[in-house]
Amino acid sequence: MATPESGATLESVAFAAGVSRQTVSNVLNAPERVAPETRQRVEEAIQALRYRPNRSARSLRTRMSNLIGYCVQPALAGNINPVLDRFVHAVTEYAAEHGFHLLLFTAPAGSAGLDRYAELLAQRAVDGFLLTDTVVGDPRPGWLTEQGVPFVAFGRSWSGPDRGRWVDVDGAAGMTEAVEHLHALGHRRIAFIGWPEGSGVGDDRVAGYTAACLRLGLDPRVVRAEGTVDTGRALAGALLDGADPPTALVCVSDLSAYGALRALADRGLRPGPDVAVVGFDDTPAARLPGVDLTSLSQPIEQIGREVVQMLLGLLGVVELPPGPEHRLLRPTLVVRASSRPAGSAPAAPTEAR
Amino acid sequence: MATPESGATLESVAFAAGVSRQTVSNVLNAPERVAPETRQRVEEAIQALRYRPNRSARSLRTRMSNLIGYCVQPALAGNINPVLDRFVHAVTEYAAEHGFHLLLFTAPAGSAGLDRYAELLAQRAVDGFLLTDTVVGDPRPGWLTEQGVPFVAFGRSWSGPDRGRWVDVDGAAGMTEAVEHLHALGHRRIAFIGWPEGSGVGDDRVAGYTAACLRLGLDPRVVRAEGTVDTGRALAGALLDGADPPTALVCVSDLSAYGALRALADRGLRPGPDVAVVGFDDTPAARLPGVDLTSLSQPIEQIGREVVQMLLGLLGVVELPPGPEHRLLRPTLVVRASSRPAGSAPAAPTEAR
DNA sequence: AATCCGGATTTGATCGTTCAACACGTCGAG
DNA sequence: CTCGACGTGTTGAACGATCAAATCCGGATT
Repeated sequence: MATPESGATLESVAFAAGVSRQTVSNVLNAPERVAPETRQRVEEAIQALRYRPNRSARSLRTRMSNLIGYCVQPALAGNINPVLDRFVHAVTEYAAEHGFHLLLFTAPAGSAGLDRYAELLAQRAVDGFLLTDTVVGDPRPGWLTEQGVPFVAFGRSWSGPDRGRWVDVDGAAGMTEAVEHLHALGHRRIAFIGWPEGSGVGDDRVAGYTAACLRLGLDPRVVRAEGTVDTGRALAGALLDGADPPTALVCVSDLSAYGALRALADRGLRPGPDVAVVGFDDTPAARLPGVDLTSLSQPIEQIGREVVQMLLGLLGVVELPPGPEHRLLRPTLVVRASSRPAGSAPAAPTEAR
Repeated sequence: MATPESGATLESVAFAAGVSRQTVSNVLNAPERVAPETRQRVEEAIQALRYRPNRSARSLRTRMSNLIGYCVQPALAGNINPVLDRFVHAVTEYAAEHGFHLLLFTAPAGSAGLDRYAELLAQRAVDGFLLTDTVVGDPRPGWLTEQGVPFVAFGRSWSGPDRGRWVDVDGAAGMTEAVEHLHALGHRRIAFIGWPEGSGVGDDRVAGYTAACLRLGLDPRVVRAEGTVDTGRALAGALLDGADPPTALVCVSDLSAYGALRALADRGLRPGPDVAVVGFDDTPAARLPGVDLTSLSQPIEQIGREVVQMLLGLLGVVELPPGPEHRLLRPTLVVRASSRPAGSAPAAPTEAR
């Protein structure tokens, strides 16, 4: 059996079904306009010839490529990659349900990268963009809005006028939950290991921490440095060695938290029973035995769905969800040994891998 | 200043330059056919109008979409993700140099997923495919070859006739290097923690270990289980508690190695000085302080380049590299504390992040 | 009986590009 | 002097789909 003519066209299907081009086209795009009987005949011909509309031809005519541009960042050395990985998968899946696909490209950070976006638009290669890793002073939301280009961001626009639609994780709420969790366990001296001021994400998270402390009558105590394991280790070490050492450490990211865990180990302290540690992102390493880090997990799949829905709404493919232009989703706290008192839940139920 | 007419076409450029469509087209696709003077005039018009050829129209005519299909797997819970992340980035970058882009899609594993590939082909949405995570009995290479579809795999075809082109990491060579490294450090009882027989990747790696042992006059000793942290911990524990315990453990993956590290910690043994541990993949967690795992790092960027080059060669876009149909690249051993004797290189030079 | 209506289907034009063939002038060889 | 080759540039036709308007036809209206 030969490959069933890899080149079926509207015309060939039409001929096989004894109708005209347009009728076949209607069967696919506006079935209600075709009489049931003819429709069936056409559908059989489509099956028989394994016909699928040619995407280039359709795009040329309709001026829609059914492709969504997505910029893959120069991998930040194992930072938030796992999160983005799941995000991309979720987005790809939801987009496919509506006949859309992701088109990947790379671009330098900042306004130097805007040409790449412009290039794809000029070529009409994409219908819109999905942004991730929006940062303070990110030129993309403003520029895309000016150009009238449909886009949705995973991550709010952190500065300037709040432009375009976005979905984001409520880091502040997550950190508040972390503090409340620790407070409920009896901790009263809870410190925060953060990033330098000026990063939108970091400032949001520290704000949640501070607010929770104030509400619970605790003294907020924030130290900051670049978010590497080594700095986390140093900051935590300084806190633990200083006067009035904290009994719990809330960290702006898992990476900082790994550093904090290391600082505990350096001093013979047990994470959990002696000093509690909480991270953010729930990276794969967090669940490793021997690490067992309590962390805030982002609802990535849901974000993926919402982002796709918004973008397809802007493109007129689905009905634009009536809600607000922005969506803030709460992360969920995954409690592991690093924030459990001694003896509680000794052998955690085996987590999936 | 308004948006410079977002809709420049060949025709409008031709009018501006006082030539015909085809001449403009030639300036772009076959400049040598155009007289230098006219060429310059046309190029100026192109600049002025910010003209970029419409991709759909070009695709329709040339029957090339300039898109490469790439299937994103349902994230395997933090397994080899970081590796694939870097791979995708590298591929995207190299492909872009030739005007190609990656188109993402999802598909169920096994032959159930072949429809998704077929669908994209029927729509002429992609010119070829890039495969990753090829497994034993993978139907894709055979099917694509039968259909005459251009593709290149990252990962050899592990069973059946060896079809199509691929680039892969020489796991056996890597494991051999690991054994030699440990042997040079004085280790004589080196055990291997592997996966169950039947996985191509796992069998390849154990083969390299076994060969090296035999060549060095060591007794190969292989234990196997599913490659999770917990099983790694259990297997390593059994070895360490058994008769004639090994002084070094070579692990089929970082995940198993993390389990092995945990088993050492359970028994108060120090990784490195007491028992050496080596993993595979150099996952981000390997470099965390407190983990510091010696591991084999895959040359992902190079694989990305080679894979793209081969595929574009098959598509006739670049000259097909004259070499063999397959390329095996050696991983490099990254030595960290888990395989260093006591006191050597006390404070490792700060690794990047 | 002539008219109108509306659902079902068809026809021509078009999206923007490249391919194939052809027109034009010049130049060198026979 | 004629012919063919060559360098340069043009024109018509296609690629395969959708849009917009035209056509067809049976049945209800007047």
